[in-house]
Amino acid sequence: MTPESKVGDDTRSRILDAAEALLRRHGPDKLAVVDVARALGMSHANVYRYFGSKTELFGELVARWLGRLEGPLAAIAAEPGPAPDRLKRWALTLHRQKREKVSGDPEMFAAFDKAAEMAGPSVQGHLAHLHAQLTAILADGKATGVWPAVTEHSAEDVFTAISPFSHPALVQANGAADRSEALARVIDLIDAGLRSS
Amino acid sequence: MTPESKVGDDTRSRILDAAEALLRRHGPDKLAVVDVARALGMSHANVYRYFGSKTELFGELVARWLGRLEGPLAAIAAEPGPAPDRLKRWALTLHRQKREKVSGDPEMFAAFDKAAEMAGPSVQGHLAHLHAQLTAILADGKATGVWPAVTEHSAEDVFTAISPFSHPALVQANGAADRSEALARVIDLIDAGLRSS
DNA sequence: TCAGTGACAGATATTGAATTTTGTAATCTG
DNA sequence: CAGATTACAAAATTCAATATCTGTCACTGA
Repeated sequence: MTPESKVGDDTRSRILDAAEALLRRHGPDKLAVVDVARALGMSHANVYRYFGSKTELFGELVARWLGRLEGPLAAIAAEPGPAPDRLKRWALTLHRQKREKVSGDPEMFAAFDKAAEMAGPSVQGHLAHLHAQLTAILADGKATGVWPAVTEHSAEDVFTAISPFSHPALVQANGAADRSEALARVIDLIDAGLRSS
Repeated sequence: MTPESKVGDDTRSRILDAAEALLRRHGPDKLAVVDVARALGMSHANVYRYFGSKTELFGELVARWLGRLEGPLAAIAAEPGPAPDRLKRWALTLHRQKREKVSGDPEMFAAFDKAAEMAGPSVQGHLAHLHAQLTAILADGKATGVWPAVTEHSAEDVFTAISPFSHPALVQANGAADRSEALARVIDLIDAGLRSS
């Protein structure tokens, strides 16, 4: 695999970059593939050589953006140290990430929200990543014996219980308020529950 | 207080009844106070003698509907018996109520959802009621000694953790699917957490 | 004085025609 | 033949004219 494994990759990312610039400038509702093409001095038909549809282009944009958010979370999940600590830091970081993006990157967040509504594959991938990270933390806690109550459903259950702190609809509804303390308490409750044999 | 403590009460409820009928027929977006007035053969200006604004009328409609949902929950909260049992039944009933209404009473649910978005006082009242019921169950569990970990924040925390199963945005997103089993597991987790001294 | 009305201004929603955008196909070019 | 284009039909979006709705006020009749 050379850095340029595919030739068209270059054009592909140029298109994504241009689309992201326009998205940031005008918001998700005004993003037209004709405009993306115009910004690059190419015909819009050519964009369709690289992306099957506007939805696909849009989805990849969101996926790229979400990928950037996932880095810090993956790092925490992979760290050594006691699982309960990591769970709390992981959850708090997730909450903070989402909260920051609502106010700090509103166009992208709106795009993410829109993609989430139509349950696009980019968002599903994001959720799958988060789920996997959570599963790893919980499995570790089980293995070390701190959390005997961990089962195959625990990741799903924990994710559900903390979703009010990261789900776009609810994060936005709370005006991106900092609910870290409430989240910390919920995590403590869950932690205690998982410890019970 | 006689049954007819206020004279205008009669007209008030006639207006609410007519509004509810129209709401069920045409959905929340098509509900116009001119139409409500027309249905009753009165001028719309008269409706404004009984309700300060369309929002207020709308809010009372939602409040009335939500009140009907709260009965069964209040009953469970007030029952005798072990608090953990009641918590689970209460949470499952809440989930079932919301789920049923999504499919069985879609116009009203949409109205509720709309009111919830603008955080109207009717919805706040609903949440306050639920919160009070939950507080009562938790306090009972604390008093009897099953749940030593209950604190002043517990009601808020538990409500947050199970909100994914009753919040309109999330209930609808899940296509009103029955998530009772997941909810039961989350409740078990919380129960275990509250038991830890 | 109380339940109700008609008439009104400003905000909002509806509608349909014009425009733009999406997505496809046939074609061009190095 | 890979990368790009023009041309085009169908779908979606704008936009402005039009109509409807909200909320207020002065008023009526019992």
